[in-house]
Amino acid sequence: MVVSRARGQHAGLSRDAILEAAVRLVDRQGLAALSMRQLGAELGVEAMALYHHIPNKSALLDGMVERVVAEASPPDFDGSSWSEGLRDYARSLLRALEAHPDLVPLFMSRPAMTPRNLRAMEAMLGALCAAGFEPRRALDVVYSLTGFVLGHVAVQRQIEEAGPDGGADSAARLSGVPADVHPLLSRAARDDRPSGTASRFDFALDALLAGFDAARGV
Amino acid sequence: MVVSRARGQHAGLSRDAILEAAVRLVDRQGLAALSMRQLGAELGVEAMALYHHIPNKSALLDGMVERVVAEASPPDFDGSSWSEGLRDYARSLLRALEAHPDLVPLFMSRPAMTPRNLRAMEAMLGALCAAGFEPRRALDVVYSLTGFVLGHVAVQRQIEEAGPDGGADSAARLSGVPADVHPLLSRAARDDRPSGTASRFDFALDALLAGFDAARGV
DNA sequence: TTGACGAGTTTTACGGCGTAAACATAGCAT
DNA sequence: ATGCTATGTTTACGCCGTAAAACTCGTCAA
Repeated sequence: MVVSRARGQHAGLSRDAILEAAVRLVDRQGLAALSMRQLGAELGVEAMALYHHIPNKSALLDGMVERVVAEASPPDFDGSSWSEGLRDYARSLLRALEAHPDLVPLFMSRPAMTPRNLRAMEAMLGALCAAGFEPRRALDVVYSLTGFVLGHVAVQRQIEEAGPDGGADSAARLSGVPADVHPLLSRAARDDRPSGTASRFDFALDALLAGFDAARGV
Repeated sequence: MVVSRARGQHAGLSRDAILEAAVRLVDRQGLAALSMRQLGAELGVEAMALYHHIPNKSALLDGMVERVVAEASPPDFDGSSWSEGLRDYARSLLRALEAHPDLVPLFMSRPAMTPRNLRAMEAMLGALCAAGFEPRRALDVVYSLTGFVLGHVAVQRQIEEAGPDGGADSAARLSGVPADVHPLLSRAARDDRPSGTASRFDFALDALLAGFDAARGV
């Protein structure tokens, strides 16, 4: 028994409310804390009640991915070049992923091919083809850009794992590498401190887009 | 009782043999099939026997990641430019990851900061600094390159999910998008067929490296 | 008014999971 | 011979996803 509600009383569940609660739960407690029972508790309901709105846990995870991806604003090429449009979209996707870091592992195995996303891809392909890319190359650009953003957040998550303070034995924290055996690594890690992730992302994103520009068939 | 071995008989387990069996099991049956009990069965042993060689399942997964990453050959800059060395390393890492596609999700959350890997990073930083990058920028390049490879395999895995044949309802397969609503997408997906992943990877990798080259402080 | 029905919820149950704790045996050091 | 340690098995616990069934409503036809 969860609260005072009797056996058949409606609890106002819906697919959307469930997905929202699930994302909230993971943001707060991490991916490992997401179980049907915990999620039910978050909503004041028994676990099995969720199955009337969502077929199984895998579909739940898919829905969460879709929900977070939808937070990114679609690319907009009005009054901007293809590269500016792509850059804005990449930044927007990055922000959406960074807002829910514990969900990132899901993105590696769950494509979010929503109608909305297909429209976004179509728009990017349009701008790219208009700029001189062959359709095949344009698709390469779009896929590569997505992968680039995904990879960046994954790596960044690993670097920041266990926070800047906690876990001195954390393998990913470079601060601990001995300067005598890895001088450049330790120096670069020290210099890296102030600017952090945003600067690296923009730097590499600009490089990638510039590279694409150079490869484009005029 | 697993076989005919009596209660205290040694079974020749070792951390390394366990990791190898685990990778083999996942390659054959997928990540979901990896449980301590199944892994024990693969080795002719009860699940709890593994805990004398590995502290817990999380450490097992870490070990598997390290093992697969170690399959990539370290960067070699002898007689080649920094960009050629980085390209070779990226390709080698890509091959290692593609050899164990079901392990890819693990790489998104588990850094593999082995001594071997730190040496590889130090070598890359050396080559980059010698080429005119500031240490901080050099680290950006190394991290971004790693993320790029990771992101590429993740996206590629999603595209190929459920194979080229099975799962016509698979959301990630672009072949099914209606040509009238997404003409460019459907055309690009058709053209994409022959060349596939390798061509896209090399195309985008070259773009990224060219972009880095242009950003380098002479 | 009533009675059947379907949607939404809880209850119960099952097999599998990671792993703590206790126990057993083999081989080695003394 | 004696005990110690390393390595295995057994048992047990609480959690997991979810199938099946029981319950309780609101709705709507007769």
